[in-house]
Amino acid sequence: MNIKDLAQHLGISIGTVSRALNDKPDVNAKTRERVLNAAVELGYSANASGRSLRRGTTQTIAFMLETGQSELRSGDNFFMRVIDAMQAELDDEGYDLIILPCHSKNDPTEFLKRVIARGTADAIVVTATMKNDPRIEFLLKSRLPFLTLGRSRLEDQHPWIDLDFEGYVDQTIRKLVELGHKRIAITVPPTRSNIASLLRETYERAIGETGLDFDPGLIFECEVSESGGNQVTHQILGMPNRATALLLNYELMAFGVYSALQEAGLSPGRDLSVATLRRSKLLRFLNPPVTAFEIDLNELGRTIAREVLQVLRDNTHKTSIVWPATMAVTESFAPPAER
Amino acid sequence: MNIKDLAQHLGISIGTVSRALNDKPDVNAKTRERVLNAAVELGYSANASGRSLRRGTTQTIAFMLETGQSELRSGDNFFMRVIDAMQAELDDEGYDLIILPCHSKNDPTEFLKRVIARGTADAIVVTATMKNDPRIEFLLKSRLPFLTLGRSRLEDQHPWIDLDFEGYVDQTIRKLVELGHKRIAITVPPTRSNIASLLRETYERAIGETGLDFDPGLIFECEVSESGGNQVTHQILGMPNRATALLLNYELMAFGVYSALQEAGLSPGRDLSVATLRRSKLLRFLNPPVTAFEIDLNELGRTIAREVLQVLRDNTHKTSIVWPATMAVTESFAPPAER
DNA sequence: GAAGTTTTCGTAAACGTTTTCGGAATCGCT
DNA sequence: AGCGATTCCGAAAACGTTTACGAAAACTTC
Repeated sequence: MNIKDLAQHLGISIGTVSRALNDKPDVNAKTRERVLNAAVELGYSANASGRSLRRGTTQTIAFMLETGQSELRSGDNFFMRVIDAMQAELDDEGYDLIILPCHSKNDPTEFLKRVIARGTADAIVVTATMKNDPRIEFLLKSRLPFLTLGRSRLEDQHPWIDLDFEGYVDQTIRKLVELGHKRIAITVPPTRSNIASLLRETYERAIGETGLDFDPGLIFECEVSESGGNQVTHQILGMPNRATALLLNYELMAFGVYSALQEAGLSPGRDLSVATLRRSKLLRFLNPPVTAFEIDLNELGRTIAREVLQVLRDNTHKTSIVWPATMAVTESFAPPAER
Repeated sequence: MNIKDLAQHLGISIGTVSRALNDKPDVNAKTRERVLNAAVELGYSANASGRSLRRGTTQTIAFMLETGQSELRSGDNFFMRVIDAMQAELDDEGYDLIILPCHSKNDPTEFLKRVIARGTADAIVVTATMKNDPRIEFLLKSRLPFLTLGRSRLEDQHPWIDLDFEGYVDQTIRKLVELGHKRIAITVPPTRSNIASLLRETYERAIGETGLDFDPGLIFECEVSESGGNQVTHQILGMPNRATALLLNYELMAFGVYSALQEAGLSPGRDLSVATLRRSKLLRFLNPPVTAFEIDLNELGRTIAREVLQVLRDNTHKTSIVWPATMAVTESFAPPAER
């Protein structure tokens, strides 16, 4: 089913058919209707390759997903929800969204280079940004419009949206200090991710602002997983002057923390105050519920979509959005225990 | 960076460049090397539209994901893991994998029709099949190679891979009967999904084979979610002659079941034996651990990839694979309590 | 009814590839 | 040196679209 077939079937030229389908002005209303009807009847839809070859545009936005790492964030389907909303928004604007999964064994930068060179998409969204991210450097050199979900060393040179990690750290620490905590621990990912350095810096600053002593021994590099949370908790429990509160950066870590506390006959809140990003359904199974920050993933996805289209239309468009997260304090926060 | 630019830069014709890059025989070894080097140096990669327009093939496999429904199966990232493995395998064969998320608000069949007509991919994998699935009927009419992850009414007419729901139901029921259970309940999704009818039929058959009475009142249509599990448990606890065992069809439902039991002062295993598909990391947080079936998602993904390529090469290739799941019995299985 | 204006449509080029075909250059052999 | 076989490469067509251009047809206006 070509445009040629369609034209032949209608007894008109392919040029007219194309114009009719693309809402060009110079085509008779009658013929336009005939064409449109025939198209749906015969199930014609313009071949993507032909169209984008001629147009120089694919009407497609790519979302690069590193499937190895993505497990980290996906306890309650962080990405799925964002993607779902993105697709809805892009669809309204006549764009398609395609997800490009990059397996852990592949070099993400090479993967990206190929995508760019082949012109698979008109714009691209990359995630899991690192402080020094070769993908971003390459994207900046290429002329392809892009948006990152996460900041980087070059954040002032490219459009980005990122979660409000500062707000998370600031608010929790302030709240914990109010409750009387003096030794507050935090976990950071061991990777070179931008999140890691952001958390470190914000933590040190926030601790300083509240007048507490900054103790680097309270920063725990650990695996971003449930077992990582478990290990950190064991470390904390073994400390001589142990921390009375703990900030996590991934929801499922809380499960590990809780189980470690239970094993030791301790309980969250009373013996260790716990907070985490991101509030999700799964956290309901923790008792007591953990203090967590809610993120509107649906609106985040739609915003990403809108912003990437902005960048597409004006490649100089710089967007820097810190996506809000709202705190919900629960019984996992309590004054520190007397020792 | 065209092939024309590249050819000009090398001082040779574009035909030769193309042949060199595509490993055609009639090109001098020296020039081939020059071309290859220049290509990586200048970062050239053939434009996807141009290539597929000429070749009539996109070197791309599409995976259609209904993001509304996908929440169901994604407690521990069912799809993410499968996709990850698929991508790895397809990459080895020189194919790209793209995920096409179809938002709940879109009509999946229309979505699919457009994908097919536009020729976005050489083959497609569809999931969440229904007993009567208009997508499958359409795919059969179109000539596009496809594979379904899930069976359907037309399962003998199309290649498919599906989980071993029969094995799950058979084995658990047999085991429960061994333990002395006489009233075994099962949950089925309320949708028109193929899984629902498959579970019903297998359940009735398996109950009959073990010599128990078949009681349709023990089949519970319920939401495939944690709260669905919760509700079903409440229903069961309210029954006059209540069930002593319960088969779930989605891992997270177990959380709802456990919490409902706890509220009632009952405990899994002793008061209600519980089994579920699919064993995942999250289930570790249940105490006692729930009897669950392990599925090798990595190998499943690779198999899907291999099979879809088979279908691609020979569109008459019929594959019908029941993907195994292996039972791991835990303390959530116990003889029925005396009443 | 002629001239001018507007509407409508067909023709053909272009997008970036791959691939067929034929021709030139090189080689091997006597 | 001459001839046939082989190796290598350039020219050009084709894939399915969109769109600039110009021509035909229809409509105005006097």
